[in-house]
Amino acid sequence: MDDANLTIADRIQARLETLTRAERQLAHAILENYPASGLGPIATLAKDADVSTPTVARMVQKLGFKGYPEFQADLREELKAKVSGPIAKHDTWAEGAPEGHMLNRFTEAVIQNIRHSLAQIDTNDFDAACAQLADTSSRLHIVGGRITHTLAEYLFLHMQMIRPEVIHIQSTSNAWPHYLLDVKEGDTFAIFDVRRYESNTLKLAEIAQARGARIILFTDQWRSPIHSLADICFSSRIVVPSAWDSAATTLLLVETVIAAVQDLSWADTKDRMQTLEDMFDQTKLFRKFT
Amino acid sequence: MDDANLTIADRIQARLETLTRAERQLAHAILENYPASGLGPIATLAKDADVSTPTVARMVQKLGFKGYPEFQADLREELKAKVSGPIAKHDTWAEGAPEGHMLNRFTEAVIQNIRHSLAQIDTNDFDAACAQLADTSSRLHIVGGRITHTLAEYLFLHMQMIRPEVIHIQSTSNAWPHYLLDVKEGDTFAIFDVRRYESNTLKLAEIAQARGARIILFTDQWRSPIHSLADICFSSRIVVPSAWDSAATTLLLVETVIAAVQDLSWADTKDRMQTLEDMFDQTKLFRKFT
DNA sequence: AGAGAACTGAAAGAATAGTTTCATTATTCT
DNA sequence: AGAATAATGAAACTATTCTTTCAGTTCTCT
Repeated sequence: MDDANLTIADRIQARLETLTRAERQLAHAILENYPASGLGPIATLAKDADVSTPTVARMVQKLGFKGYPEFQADLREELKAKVSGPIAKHDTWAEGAPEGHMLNRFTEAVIQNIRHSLAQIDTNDFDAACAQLADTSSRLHIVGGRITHTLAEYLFLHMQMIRPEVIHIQSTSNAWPHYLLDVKEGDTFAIFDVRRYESNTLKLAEIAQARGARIILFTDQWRSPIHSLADICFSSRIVVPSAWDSAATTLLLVETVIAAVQDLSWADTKDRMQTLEDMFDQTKLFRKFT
Repeated sequence: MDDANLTIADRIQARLETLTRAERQLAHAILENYPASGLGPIATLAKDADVSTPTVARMVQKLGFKGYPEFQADLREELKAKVSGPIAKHDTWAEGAPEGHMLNRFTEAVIQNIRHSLAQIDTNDFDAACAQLADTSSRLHIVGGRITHTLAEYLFLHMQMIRPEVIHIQSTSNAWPHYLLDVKEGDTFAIFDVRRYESNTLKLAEIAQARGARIILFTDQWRSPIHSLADICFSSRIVVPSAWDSAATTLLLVETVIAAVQDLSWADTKDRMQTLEDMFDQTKLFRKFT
């Protein structure tokens, strides 16, 4: 073979562009659990990828094999060579990129951040925060800063789908005092404040608390001064090999909160989602696409 | 099963003494190229071990499997678990939380998403994209959709600090055609489009390309239809145990791009940063804080 | 050494896996 | 918008793989 020293995974990668929809779906399934998935029967692989068996048969032929059995034989050869070789260690994330490449250094840092941040979370706090965010008997205000308003808005967009009475306040806007007029005892504030803590956000938090609001704070490892006002405080590590900080860990946390809150309120959310879908249909915002 | 956590190799080792001559011969052949040899057809394995196929069939039954296919299925499972590696072994992320807790399930999914997405990135593409984003000789337009405009804005906020001539367009706004008026040959578009691909965003991409712009696309594993218009396409896996998709992997990618671009343009960025700091001082936006 | 038991493999039979055809559906091009 | 083209999966078909039977062989024990 001319491409004998390329792994099958490489060959699939290389041709990924030229593949059709179902074939690409299949390609992903193969790479997902490579090489194990390709070593089972054709029907199992097809089912995993949610395509038909002929699609699998056709693709392996496209890849240059006479048939599925030959494809498997090659996979086994590859596995044999790999196992007898040096122990496969996953020290790079972007395969093919040098170890010192930004992709690998950055990803490694983020994974470490996630690990440390998650290890410090008190599950009870987490559950309590989610319960509070799911509680529709009071309003939910979401506040972000100069950079973090993007995270705030991300949370806002999802909470808005899940429940009513959600308000997004940008503390950097000079209109924020207006929003505080209607704050009632028992309202919830989800506040984002990370390094370069903003004076506006702190003032806002103080006023909100004075008016009887309960605060859930998303901050960094050094914790915004707001933490002393907060009921619940989540701190994420944000340091990466960059001139700026990483929001990835905080976003992970926010997404997890969204998923948990949505689990708690599924009964109510279901109808909202349906209504939303109907409205999307009417506005033709999205392409018809499976 | 009682011996569920033992590998098949262990089980064979343990029973090695009780096996007959032909079976022991077979056992050694299996262990010789473990697990590859066991994943082929029964006849191949028999031939390798120089025994008959019934011997193989009988031994796998002796080992407690219903038949050879079941034995293979177990081998594949073992391989799957092994390949997903030591990082996956970190079975809980939030210590103290039960394994099935949302925090652990969600984080696990995101880590897998990161792993798979990163493995697929072509380093050359990545470097090329960063070079293009750092090129100040043409303008940079950043476009996001209903949810992804938060990511777009995140990129925008940072690129704005790094270089001049950066514009944020929200494709969901009805003012987006206005932005296209001034697009020139050679301009760069960074476009975000993930599942529930938006028709507006596609149209915008088409027009931009027609006007000679080069497109860098951030999309999901199924790839927005825009990918056929894009110069460079980054696809992230976004599926998590939630009713919604995860933007965490895409954000990681965006942050890495930001870090790399900033490295490329540090000479110019330095001055911009200083000016920005001075302005911050004047507006007293931030608290004085070490 | 010889009878009995256990082991082994050839071959047939049963089951499962892989391939191909063809009608349907989606997509592209005019 | 409509015709042509490509892609896809259900189902029929073919090939291979696995299992079982059974007769020959080897080993063990008296």
